[in-house]
Amino acid sequence: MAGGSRDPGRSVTSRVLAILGAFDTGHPRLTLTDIARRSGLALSTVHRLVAELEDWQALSRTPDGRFHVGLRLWELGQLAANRLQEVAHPWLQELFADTGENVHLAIRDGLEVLYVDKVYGRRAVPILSRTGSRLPMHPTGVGKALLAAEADWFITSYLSRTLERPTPHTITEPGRLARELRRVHARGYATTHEEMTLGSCSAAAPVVVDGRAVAALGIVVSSHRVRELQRLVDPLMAAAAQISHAYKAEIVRD
Amino acid sequence: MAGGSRDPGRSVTSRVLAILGAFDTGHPRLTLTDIARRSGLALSTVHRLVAELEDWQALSRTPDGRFHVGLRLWELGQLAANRLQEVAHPWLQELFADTGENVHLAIRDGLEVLYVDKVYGRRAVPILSRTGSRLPMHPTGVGKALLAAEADWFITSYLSRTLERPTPHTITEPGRLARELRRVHARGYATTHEEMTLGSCSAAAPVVVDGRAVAALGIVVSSHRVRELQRLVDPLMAAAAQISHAYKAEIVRD
DNA sequence: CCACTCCTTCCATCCAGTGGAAGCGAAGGC
DNA sequence: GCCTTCGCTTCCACTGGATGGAAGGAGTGG
Repeated sequence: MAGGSRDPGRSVTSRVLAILGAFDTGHPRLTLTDIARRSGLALSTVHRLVAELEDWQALSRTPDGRFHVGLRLWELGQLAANRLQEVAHPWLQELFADTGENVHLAIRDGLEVLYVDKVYGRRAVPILSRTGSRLPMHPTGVGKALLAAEADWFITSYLSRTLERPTPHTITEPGRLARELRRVHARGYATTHEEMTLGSCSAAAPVVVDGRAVAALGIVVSSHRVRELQRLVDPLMAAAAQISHAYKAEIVRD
Repeated sequence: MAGGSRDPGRSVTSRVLAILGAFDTGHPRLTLTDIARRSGLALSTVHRLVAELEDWQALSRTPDGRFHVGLRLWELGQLAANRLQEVAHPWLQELFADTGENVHLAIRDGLEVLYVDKVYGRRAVPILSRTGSRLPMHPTGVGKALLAAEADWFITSYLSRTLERPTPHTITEPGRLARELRRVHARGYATTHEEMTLGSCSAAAPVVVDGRAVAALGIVVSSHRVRELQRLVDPLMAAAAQISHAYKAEIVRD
């Protein structure tokens, strides 16, 4: 009577991936029961699969018994072919050296921006975005820069949803946001003023290759220094242009 | 007659991991057949599992059809709990800003060093080590710094193997290497002179927490500037000490 | 035209994976 | 001290999903 009743239509691989998928930026450390809940699998199944993943150091456990992504998975992730990041990094570094501000690189993934690289020092403003984290597009500089470069149908579809509103300054009204995006597209860069985080404002420029924005380069400063933001736009756009150039050269070589 | 004869003693999870394990720093892009060969699985099995992994973007394919680690796996890897790297990074950045040289952070994993972070600019010497890559311990600065801090039995065991010899300058003779390690331990830092790569030399200092070297901080310069290396030792050791301090504080907070 | 490599699909066989249930140990309320 | 709750671990009868050999394409080179 016991056991044996599988959930049909799910392969073992999908179960493993469901377990891994239970981890995200907001939930980096989970108990066994958490994983079972978030993955929709039976506790005993999770227990066994997790043990195998732990053997391989795909997952590890904290002293208090919770699980987190392990060293081996990190190592594997480093093999991901991100030519873009490799090519762009030196210019991020240079832009940081020239300005001393937080600099980051993001791509669009679905309806969100995914931060792929970041350069920051000890004195820069602490910001939320880590590499590997996601944020919605409309409240972030890099997001607006990327969104503004998309086709009309994409923008329309993006705006038709209910947009999150992380701060009172976030622009969520479709008409106003659409105008803002047209302006961003015309100027070639985007700015934000406390639209994602109170106390921070930013500027961002798209990295355009063959007419398509493959990434965006962003810079963040604390909001009481908004004035200085304008001064950063030129070096920012110059760096973005350099990255475009270098990346294009890299693609043909491949 | 056909099919059905499984290889017993291997779980599906282990097959998935065998596929992922086929990718490493030396083989970041593989054909389906390569993966089958390297994982020891049947081609048809690999074909199906890889398709599932690709659906999830754990793997992706290049235009020419070869596979590489995908975006989702990279993203997942970023969740790995590397407090050490987070805490240390600002000091790497600062050390780089002060010196303009390649700076990196490595930990010991088994008998190898694993590079976990790196800061470099556009003008620094190109070096092999990427984050996520491994190198043997005895020819690298960070490796010697970490090895010298290990217990005697560990060092003896390390030296008892046949040691790789990437360049003619690599020290592989056990007696000489043992003496070198004692000197490194006494001085508190290691140096190398073209022992891993011709044309590069380095200095490295361990990050010691509670008497254990949890990581090593290294700096690499081109070998025609060996003279300047000595000048870099003080800031290097100061940074390593700062990291130790910050990391210790971080651990107790947890 | 044949030989070779790599990829894809098909399918008969069967055992590894599944999840419910019960047992454990620790923490907390009363 | 007793009882409840919560999370983890182990056990096990049952079965349908996973497996790898074989055959068929597709592309390349001699």
